[in-house]
Amino acid sequence: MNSQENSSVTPLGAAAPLGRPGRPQPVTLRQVAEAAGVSTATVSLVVNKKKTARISDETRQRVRDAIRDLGYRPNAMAQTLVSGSSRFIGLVADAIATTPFAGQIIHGAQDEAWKHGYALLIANTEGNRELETDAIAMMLEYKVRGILYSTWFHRPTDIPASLKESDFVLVNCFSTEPGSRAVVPDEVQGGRSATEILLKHGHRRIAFINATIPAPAKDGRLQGYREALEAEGIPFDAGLVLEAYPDQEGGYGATEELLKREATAVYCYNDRMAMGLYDGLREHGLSIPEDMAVVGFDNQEVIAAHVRPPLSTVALPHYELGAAGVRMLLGLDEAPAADPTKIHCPTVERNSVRALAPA
Amino acid sequence: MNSQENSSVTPLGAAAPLGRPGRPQPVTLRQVAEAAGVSTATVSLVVNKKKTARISDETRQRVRDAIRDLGYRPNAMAQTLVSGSSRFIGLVADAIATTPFAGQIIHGAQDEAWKHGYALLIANTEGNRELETDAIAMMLEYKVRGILYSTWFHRPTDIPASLKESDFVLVNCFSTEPGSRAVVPDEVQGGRSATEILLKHGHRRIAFINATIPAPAKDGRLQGYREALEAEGIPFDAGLVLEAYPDQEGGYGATEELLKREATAVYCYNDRMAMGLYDGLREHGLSIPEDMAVVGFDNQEVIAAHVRPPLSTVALPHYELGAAGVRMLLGLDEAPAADPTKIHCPTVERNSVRALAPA
DNA sequence: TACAAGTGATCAAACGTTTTAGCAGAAATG
DNA sequence: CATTTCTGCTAAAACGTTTGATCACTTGTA
Repeated sequence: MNSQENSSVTPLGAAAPLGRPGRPQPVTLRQVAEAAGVSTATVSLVVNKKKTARISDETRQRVRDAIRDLGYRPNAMAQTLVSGSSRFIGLVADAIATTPFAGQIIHGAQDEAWKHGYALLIANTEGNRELETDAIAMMLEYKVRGILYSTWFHRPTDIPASLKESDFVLVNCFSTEPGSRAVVPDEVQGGRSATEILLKHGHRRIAFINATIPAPAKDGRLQGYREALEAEGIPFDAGLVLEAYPDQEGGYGATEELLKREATAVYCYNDRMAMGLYDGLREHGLSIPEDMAVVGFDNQEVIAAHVRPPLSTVALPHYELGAAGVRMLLGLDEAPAADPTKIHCPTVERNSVRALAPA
Repeated sequence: MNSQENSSVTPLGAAAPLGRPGRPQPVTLRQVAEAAGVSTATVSLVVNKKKTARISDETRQRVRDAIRDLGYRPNAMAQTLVSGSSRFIGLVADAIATTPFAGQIIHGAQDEAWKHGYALLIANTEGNRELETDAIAMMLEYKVRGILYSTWFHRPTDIPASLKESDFVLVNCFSTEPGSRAVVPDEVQGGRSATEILLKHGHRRIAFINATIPAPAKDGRLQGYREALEAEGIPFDAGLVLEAYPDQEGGYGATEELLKREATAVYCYNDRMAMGLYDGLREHGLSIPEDMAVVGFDNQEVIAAHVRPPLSTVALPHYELGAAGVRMLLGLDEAPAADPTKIHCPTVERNSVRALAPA
């Protein structure tokens, strides 16, 4: 009917396509080529801005117009198929958001991946081995560039067999298996930093409420505490180290014992314990930081920034862990010195520590 | 050399392949076919367990052996290319983990998607429109089955143009634009439930500390409060409704005003305010729940479950929002009645409310 | 014996790109 | 004028699957 000129009878109008109801079939390279009166090769060259290609400005413009008019979008699946490797990075996590922490790993990984033109494919396994295997299989089938295998708390792990079929980096966990790359928080430095906050305010009798449950964090944070004291020439006193379950109730319950130690300051294994300790100290009519200086660990925002007074603490670098994991996967960082690369835990000072009043 | 039988000269040993250093080129259908002495079509039929296909048990077994020996994995990109649509669902979020909340949306979406054989492709936009457009473009190029567009707090939004090129569902946000599907929390019911916790313990003079910043939550939670009172025949008293900035400091700061109202119970806009209020009440020597019953809203785990006493609250159903979003996207739920589908906010009772002592 | 029906497998096209080799014509060179 | 070089573009193979059509046999039936 309206066959004036060969203006490609818009293929969008063709009888109902097979796709999902109501959605037009996506526009392909071929359609663009026909509309512009060139070959698909030419369109591809224009789309990909190949500098080596010799295309006249006139043609280039015609192609661009056609692309715009038709609303063309490249089919990434086809591109991946020919190029052999996708622009995906997989992230498998054992707890995607049971904790606010894991979220930051995702966040950091996502940002960094995106920065390098990769998209994040995520799977949470909730600790279920079977789910984990399936998730990794899925990622392998989608030809991911590599896989980030992450845990929500810093711990040793073993490496699922299928993980080795791809490039991978362990995030927030590590393995003794040779040849595996890993990024973890620098617990020792963190413990040192936490203690140093107190030291630099003049405190000398500093208690440490450690966790009861074994973990790299437990050992590392203790070691950091010892190192910091040692650097100041303060002898380590095992009597100043308590242990409690690492949550609010644990911190609260440790109050009595802590007060017997006659410390002027306390460093808690984590912010949740500090929060519980706040309640315990308050019940004894003590105020923070006047009667007791307190530092935490983790920088768990909802807690640390908002208890009264706001808590000085050391942050777990989850965002950085995710980002560093991606960089390591892509081989962007120079080869790391230490085996599990250790990420710095920055100090976050608020108002729970004050200079020790002269005795 | 060891050419006993035609046991496929394992192609893995072939000269260094072009892939990433050290990684063997993936095994293809064709290689499996050659190893098993059949056509690729046959292998495909075996892999996909087509019931209509007629394959002898003997052949089937030979193929399976070859698959196992070679460690074959299907190339999902090729599958997608021929089938036209991928097994991806995209999730674009304005704050992936700035808050523990967004994490649960991801979590719910991930679980539900996985259940139906889909993988989640995520992108966070940090509220940046350009990033958002790029993220959506990426998802469209990967031919996602659909896109979940989510916000970290319940609010109206407008729909980016490119989003409409795909199926999509708004999660935790909504638009007045016709034809857009959305899932949001049922704020009104939540407000009603929160108030009912107090009512059923005999409280009659119940204050409400609302937020100062406008939001669907602000209006909805207030309306729920009114409805609950009304159902009990208690006249609404505007004097019992305070407003404060919705965080710990806001709750703390509202203490004085609250105490003037002589209420026996208070319902806070969110858990953070309740946490601040705890501090304020404590400073006045009041105890919870004896002197004042408190309920919050959000069920922010780190806070609600661990303040002293643990806080009764109403949960925001983030996990469910994510899951329901996926179901809606895939058309698994029967057509919803209301336009934005409202998700129930469940009550979580702890110890911050006690039966009112008879006067 | 002739034919239909059933069985087990293969052929080949298609999906939407990228990319190398090559072609036709124009311009430059001798 | 004959040759070379350059310019602008295209043809066609390849990537790894899926799938409808087809084929060569074998078995059953008349």
